[in-house]
Amino acid sequence: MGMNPTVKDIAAKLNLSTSTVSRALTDHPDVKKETKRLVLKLARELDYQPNPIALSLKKNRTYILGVIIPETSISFFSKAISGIQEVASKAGYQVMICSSHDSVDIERQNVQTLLNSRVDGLIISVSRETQDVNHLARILDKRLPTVFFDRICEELQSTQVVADNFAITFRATEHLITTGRKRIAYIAGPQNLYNSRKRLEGYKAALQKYKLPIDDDLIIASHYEGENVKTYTDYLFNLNRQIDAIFAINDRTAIEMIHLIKQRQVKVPEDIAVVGFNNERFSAFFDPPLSSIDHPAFEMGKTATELLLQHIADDQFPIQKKVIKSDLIIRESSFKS
Amino acid sequence: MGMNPTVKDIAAKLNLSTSTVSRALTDHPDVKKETKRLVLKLARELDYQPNPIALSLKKNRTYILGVIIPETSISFFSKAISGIQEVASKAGYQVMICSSHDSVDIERQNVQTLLNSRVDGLIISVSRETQDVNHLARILDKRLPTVFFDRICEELQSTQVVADNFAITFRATEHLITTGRKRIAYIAGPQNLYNSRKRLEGYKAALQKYKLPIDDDLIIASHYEGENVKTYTDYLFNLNRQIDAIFAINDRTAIEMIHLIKQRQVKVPEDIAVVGFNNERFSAFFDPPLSSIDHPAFEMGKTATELLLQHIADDQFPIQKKVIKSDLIIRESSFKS
DNA sequence: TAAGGGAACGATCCCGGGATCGTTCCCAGA
DNA sequence: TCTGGGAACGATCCCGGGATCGTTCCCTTA
Repeated sequence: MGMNPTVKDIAAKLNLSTSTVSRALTDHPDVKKETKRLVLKLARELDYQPNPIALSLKKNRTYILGVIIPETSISFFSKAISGIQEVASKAGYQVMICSSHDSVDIERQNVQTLLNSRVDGLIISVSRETQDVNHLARILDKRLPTVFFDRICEELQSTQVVADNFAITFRATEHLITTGRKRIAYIAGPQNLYNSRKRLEGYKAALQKYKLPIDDDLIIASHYEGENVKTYTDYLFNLNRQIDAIFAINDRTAIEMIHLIKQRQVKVPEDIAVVGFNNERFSAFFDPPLSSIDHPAFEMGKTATELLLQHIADDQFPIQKKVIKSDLIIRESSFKS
Repeated sequence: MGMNPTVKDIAAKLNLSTSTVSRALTDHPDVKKETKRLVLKLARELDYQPNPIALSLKKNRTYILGVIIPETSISFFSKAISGIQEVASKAGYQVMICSSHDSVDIERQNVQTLLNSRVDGLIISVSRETQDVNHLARILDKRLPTVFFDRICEELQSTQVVADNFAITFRATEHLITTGRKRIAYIAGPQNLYNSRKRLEGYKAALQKYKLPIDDDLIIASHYEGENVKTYTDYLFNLNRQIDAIFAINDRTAIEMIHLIKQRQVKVPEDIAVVGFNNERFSAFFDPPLSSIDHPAFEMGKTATELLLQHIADDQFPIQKKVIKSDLIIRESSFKS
């Protein structure tokens, strides 16, 4: 059978006590060299591996990090997961991932599940629905090391890793304005999300800097899914406001919009400039190549994990708020030289 | 502090023994109703949760499934992970994911890590480099329930979940042929992968059925990354073979190729029809909309997990080989009515 | 020669639960 | 009055390791 060998097995075969075997395996000085040799040899033969569960029970540490995100298959989060895993595995930690599917109820369950699993720390990006944060406050009450990233809760006193949402949206809007655009539609994300709020603020601030009016009709409170992209597009055209640019909350929306715009015989970027968000890999090959904001998903995952590990290693590690810089990538969809 | 309460804590506060508390919590008949009430009440107040590590140690089960895949951020695998997690969490299992980054060495480490973690079962999609399968055979030797999916090892006697690679590639090639294409280039994946082999066979079989020559010059043994897409494209054009169709191993390659083809003032689909693989969400909005094969990632993850759970529940559960049907989605990049 | 001391090992306990013993105590029946 | 039996609970052991005790020896030194 595939039973894993234990110190007891080794001890029995060598007529030793488990204590001696255990000491030999940890290279304790109280064991004769010859005995150590015998033990190590047999351990190798049996492919002995100490049972991590027994160690967890004893040390009250699992070497598992919990991760709660809205959806594993969203590209931003899957990249963040890569970053998390890279740092975690190098430090000898495993990662346990739960998706909330953007539901607070499931998020609550996830919290419970991971607390039960006795993870050593948590990395969280909250669901779109999350308003009440009691279940998250409970984690902090338990003093479980926790880092929020990307979709954070401003009201919680905890370490956070965010992108420079305001600055980058400001910059992208400024890019559109300085290349001659005046009526820039903005497809916003849900406004209960920190990210979406900051980004919208950046957009508005840029308009104000250049003394352009803020027209609420041009701001669409989208949801991330994009099922309604056609509705938004129709709405914007029916406004008859001579829109000359669109800033969309993500590349998928931007690309679907360009598709719909082209169907109306309107040209991108000549008539309407388009900027997306996330810089998906395919965006560079779109027609026209899509200008987009490179959201540093992998980097954020890495940073969040590094901070979490420091929290785990040191109780007194101070709460931090790290900002990871995004990058504006200008392609032909917004500017043709 | 955030210490988790134990039966011992409850027992102390109620002047009971841990045995009685334990029995009360598991609703054992040997406990007075009143005592049960007191215990359950206090357990609720303290937010008591049985320590899963202690249970794991005792029952020799972790309720964790291990997953080894090449890369979490590849869309196919991230969707598969969604499917795995959905089935697993419904059955009360957690999932532990390791990426091999398409390296055998890391894959070997992953196997070791997950075996050490004492997972209850494994779901594996092998790395691109995997030729020697000793590390995988070891798992089967240990009789650890294991399911391979998508990228399987034919030589291993184990349950497998695969797509109908041969059939769907045959069908897509047939689609190109029956719409008038005669010189169809094929961008293949690495031929040590089961998938890539089967797909290439499907392509060749379709050509044979319609008595078209199999021209090895038109078959490119690509790697998945796509950094060399430009090289491939240049190569195909320099062949001067009047290629009229391209079947690419994935949508990203297909889209980049279309981009490069259009730069040469060649029209898609009029001059060259293009079909991709994976049906990424953005592919429908590309210009022209990309024909692609819908690879059932989520479904495969689900099925693999269901089979794994059955293996875990029943030692004698017979080895199975399940085929999940793909779908050919015809859009304008391959056929314009 | 007896005491001291270190080398090398065994025995025990702990982590947190469940399972299986064993122990009270009370009450019914002979 | 003695016994049997069940109700209700406590004590112990186990899972697999590490840590801390305790125990042999044997050898050195006063």
